[in-house]
Amino acid sequence: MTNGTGDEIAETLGLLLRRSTREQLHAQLTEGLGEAVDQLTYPVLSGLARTGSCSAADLGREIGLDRTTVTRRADRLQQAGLLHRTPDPADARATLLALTAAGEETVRATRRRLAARIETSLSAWPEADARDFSRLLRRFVEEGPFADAPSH
Amino acid sequence: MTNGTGDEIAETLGLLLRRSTREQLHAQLTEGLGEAVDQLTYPVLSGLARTGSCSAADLGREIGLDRTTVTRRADRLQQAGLLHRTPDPADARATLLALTAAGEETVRATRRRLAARIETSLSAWPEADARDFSRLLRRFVEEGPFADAPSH
DNA sequence: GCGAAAGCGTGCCTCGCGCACGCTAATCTG
DNA sequence: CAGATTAGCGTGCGCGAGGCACGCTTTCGC
Repeated sequence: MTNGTGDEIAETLGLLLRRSTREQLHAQLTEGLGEAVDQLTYPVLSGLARTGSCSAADLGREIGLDRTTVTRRADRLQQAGLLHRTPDPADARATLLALTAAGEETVRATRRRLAARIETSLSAWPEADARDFSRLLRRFVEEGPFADAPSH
Repeated sequence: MTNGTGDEIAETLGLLLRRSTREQLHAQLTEGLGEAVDQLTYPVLSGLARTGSCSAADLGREIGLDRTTVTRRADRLQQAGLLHRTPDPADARATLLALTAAGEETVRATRRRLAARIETSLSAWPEADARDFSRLLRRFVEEGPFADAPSH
């Protein structure tokens, strides 16, 4: 293994993290999508899009938040019409959270904006490089040091 | 340009972001380095390592925090002996923040742990892939959609 | 020189978060 | 089948972090 590759990637990842968590970026990606969508509520929206209809507790486990925090954020999204609650038909205690059509469209629009932005930047790259990067990044995330099940 | 590359990278980046901001990861990387180093104070420590000795206002601009927030976090780090304040010899109003030897060692130790973790994961990769990934990731961060000066 | 501006630290207010509580419903047990 | 335990939900409450405004000192422009 080449010494220094880990250092280089660590430094670059740090830079990426700093850049991508900028408030300005989030504001651009969600501009015009309503007051309710911000850095706090979007993870709930996005997580729910990923998991599909589920309980607040499950969603909290998925995105690493306390159950009550999810409830409060979901309140805001529900009020904005992006999310709705339905009693779980299989369990009368449980309440299922699910996106409304407007909520799904919000998530789609945001992801579309991000993808377009990435695609624009990559248009200057040789196509082979873009494909390689996509493939290697995917592998890094799936199997790499941040994978769900630590390999060691 | 291949359609879908932007989508794929966007999704993978989202996954990476979720994984890498997990509290558990940060706890592992800073374990045993003292109570004062946490998710709040580390950006100050790390930012100061990058910029070198500078004022609280400058550091705030660098890492995207309010001046007063930097001051408060710096207080904790100073109390732990990781950072010290010196009056700016060139400007009697200003106070320069700088890492102590212990502070620099803390940053080094953390980065070393992250680099080692990455290197371990990459040891299973063909060396050419690892080098390609490092290079492409660097280019993506430097010139990509999150670069400092937007290209469009 | 003198007013405007910059830099710093601190008091106050606001807001988000997690814990604890009370409630309802499902599940377990004898 | 009835009582007890557990799981799920929403909400009141205390705590901690962040931003604004203020007062102070020093520097800069005219």
